[in-house]
Amino acid sequence: MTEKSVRSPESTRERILDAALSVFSNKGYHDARLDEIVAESDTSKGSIYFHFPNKERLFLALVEKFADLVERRVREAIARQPSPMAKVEAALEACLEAFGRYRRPAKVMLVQATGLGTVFEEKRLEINERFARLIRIYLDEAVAAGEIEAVDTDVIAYAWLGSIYHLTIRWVYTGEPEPSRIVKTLVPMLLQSVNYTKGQKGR
Amino acid sequence: MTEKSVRSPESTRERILDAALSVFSNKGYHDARLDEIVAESDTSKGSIYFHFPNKERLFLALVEKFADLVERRVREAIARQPSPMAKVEAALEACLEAFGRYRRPAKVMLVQATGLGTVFEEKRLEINERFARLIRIYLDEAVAAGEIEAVDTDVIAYAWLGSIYHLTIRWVYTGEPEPSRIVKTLVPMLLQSVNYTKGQKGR
DNA sequence: ACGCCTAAACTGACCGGTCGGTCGATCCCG
DNA sequence: CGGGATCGACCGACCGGTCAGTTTAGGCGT
Repeated sequence: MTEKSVRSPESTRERILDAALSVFSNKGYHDARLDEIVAESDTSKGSIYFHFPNKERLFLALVEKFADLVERRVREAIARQPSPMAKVEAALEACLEAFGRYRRPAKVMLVQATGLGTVFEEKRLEINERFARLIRIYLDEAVAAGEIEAVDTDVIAYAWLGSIYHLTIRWVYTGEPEPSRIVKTLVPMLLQSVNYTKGQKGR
Repeated sequence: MTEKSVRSPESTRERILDAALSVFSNKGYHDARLDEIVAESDTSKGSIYFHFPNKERLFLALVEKFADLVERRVREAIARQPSPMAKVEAALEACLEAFGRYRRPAKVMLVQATGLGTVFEEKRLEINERFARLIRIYLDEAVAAGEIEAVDTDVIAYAWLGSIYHLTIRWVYTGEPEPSRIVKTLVPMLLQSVNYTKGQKGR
């Protein structure tokens, strides 16, 4: 029955991360109990502390893992496009798509990781900076290439991220509006905000 | 010497709220110790529990107080304007202005109130809804009046709030960019995002 | 004017449950 | 049989909340 034998350390680590994701996303960092993660992962306190130095790091591992995933998706999407503004558009879509596909990790990264101590806040700022830079680079290129007018691309990039985050958070909690609807309205709106109307103008 | 006598209950309550704002904004909800609020307010544990039923409610009192303040400012700004889009613009400016003026309350409301339990999350959703509705109403009127094209005003309103929140949060932590710079770039950008260019077009 | 009484306001020592983290025992693969 | 991996009973610091008691303000009868 209990097929507990023969479990690689790798799989144990994964099971812990899975359970942690589940518990953290439901309860939030502080209300998440290690004992609950133990139960859900079918491991033990000791095992968790063998693989992670403490609760904080376990949590950060989750955040980092998801941030890396999203960044990878975005970079791939960008690489596929030829022009700066096409890259920007693809980046926005990829980002929203990733958040939409993974509700729980999104919740952990965007919500649960907020309002905890200094350590967490620094990680958040770092991740935001990573994504913002990703967008800003091509926004700047688009300006240089004359695809859009000159603007404060630093502010724009953060504003865009804020829109994406906020709508995603709302969707995570209320289930509304659906990701597809968000993309449909938000992406054109953001492009419009820098006065960019690709090829065909809106109907 | 110690002019501790003659303190109205009102002033005590205020002192507790002041101290709580200071401690919560620096430490976040969970790392904030009641004992620290006691020390900073020069009162006592019992006094806090005389004025507030528990830590949670004390915190929520702060959040509500600030949300009410911002809402009041926004409503006043709106009342001063004649046309729908002028109201929308004024609302955005008033909102940013209020956040910019009160750094600590902004931090508490936008950051520290996040990722706590269900109770807090509901309060957040409620406040967001209040602000979003405030904007959406006049956005809808603007559409009806033909000032802007038809759009998904629900998504737009939340996206705008997200931009404002996110830039404010960043400013709260890094001191950059300055509120004035945010307003200067963000407001025109948001108006542009619904293809609205008031009277004079940008240079 | 004066002491008496009550209630509101306030104090701070103390309690007790909670939960992240520890550690010695145990398992089992190579 | 060595040591990486796992287990889970146990520890004890920590902190929100309690409560018995003290102080203050003012109403009231005489």
